[in-house]
Amino acid sequence: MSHSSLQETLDVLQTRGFRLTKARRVILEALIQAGGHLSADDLAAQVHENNANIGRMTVYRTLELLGQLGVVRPIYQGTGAAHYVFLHEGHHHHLVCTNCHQVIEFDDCTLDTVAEMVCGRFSFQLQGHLLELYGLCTSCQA
Amino acid sequence: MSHSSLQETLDVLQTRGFRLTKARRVILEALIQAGGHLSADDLAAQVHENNANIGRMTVYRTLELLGQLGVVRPIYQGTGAAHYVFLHEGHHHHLVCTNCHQVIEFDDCTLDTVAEMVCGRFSFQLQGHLLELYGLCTSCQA
DNA sequence: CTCTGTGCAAAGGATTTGCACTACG
DNA sequence: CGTAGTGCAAATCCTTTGCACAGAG
Repeated sequence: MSHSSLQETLDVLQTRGFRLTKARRVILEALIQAGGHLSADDLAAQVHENNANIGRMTVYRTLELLGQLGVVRPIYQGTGAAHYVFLHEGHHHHLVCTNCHQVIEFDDCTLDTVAEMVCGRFSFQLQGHLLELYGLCTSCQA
Repeated sequence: MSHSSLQETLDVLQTRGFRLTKARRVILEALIQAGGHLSADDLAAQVHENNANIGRMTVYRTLELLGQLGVVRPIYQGTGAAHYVFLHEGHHHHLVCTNCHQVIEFDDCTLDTVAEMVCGRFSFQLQGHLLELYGLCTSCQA
């Protein structure tokens, strides 16, 4: 599955006329392997371990590109650096604690029909969606 | 309605034991009046126009506090500063263009039951939710 | 009165730019 | 080969922190 996510994304890149460079492949692999939920800098560090020649800049630029392709989505963690989530099959859902910023992911999705209706109304070409529920996690309810 | 949003928020502050300062009132008014969709710095500038004595720092700190209260939610616009959205009745929904970062807001919401189920499962105390659909807007589909 | 909130300036990070170099197609 | 992509360092911009002072309760 990690495999097919990787392949799918590479296909998207190629289809849209972007080059399949070694750096992009490596960065994507690292992103998917890490569970697709980290900051640009964290990802750069991961990549750097096995590929010391790939710079932080390339990671930033690749993430921005992946954002435009709808493969990844930046979210604001309330503090510090932005985090990027990898969108399995175009969507992602999570709970965020507004106090400790812990993130819990979940899978339920009953949004497809709503999403399509709204997009039709605005002539939007839908790429995916992100649903964020927020509140207090168990430990922060004190 | 802007009025009641303001009053409701002030009540929440008081209930939770935070002080009702002039700065917080002014910042909240500006946020609501601006339509609740701007960066901390933009908001600071707005506030500064009529209240030159209220500093940027206070705006940052107030926004963080409002985030913890579930009144406001930071989102990452893909570039530059984080944007804060005011959550009318605890939720907010928008379309984001992954190319030009234009934001269109909409109101449909059929999420309440899903949201409650998921939160129950994780013993989360729900404050609200944010649904983000993304894709290409009409002008960027070329 | 007391303790939370504020303002300023400076520090600390994160992200972006400019430019020469490399390598995909 | 030509152009898109890369890497580095420096610049820029956003956000946080430390500390003295002011004002809400």
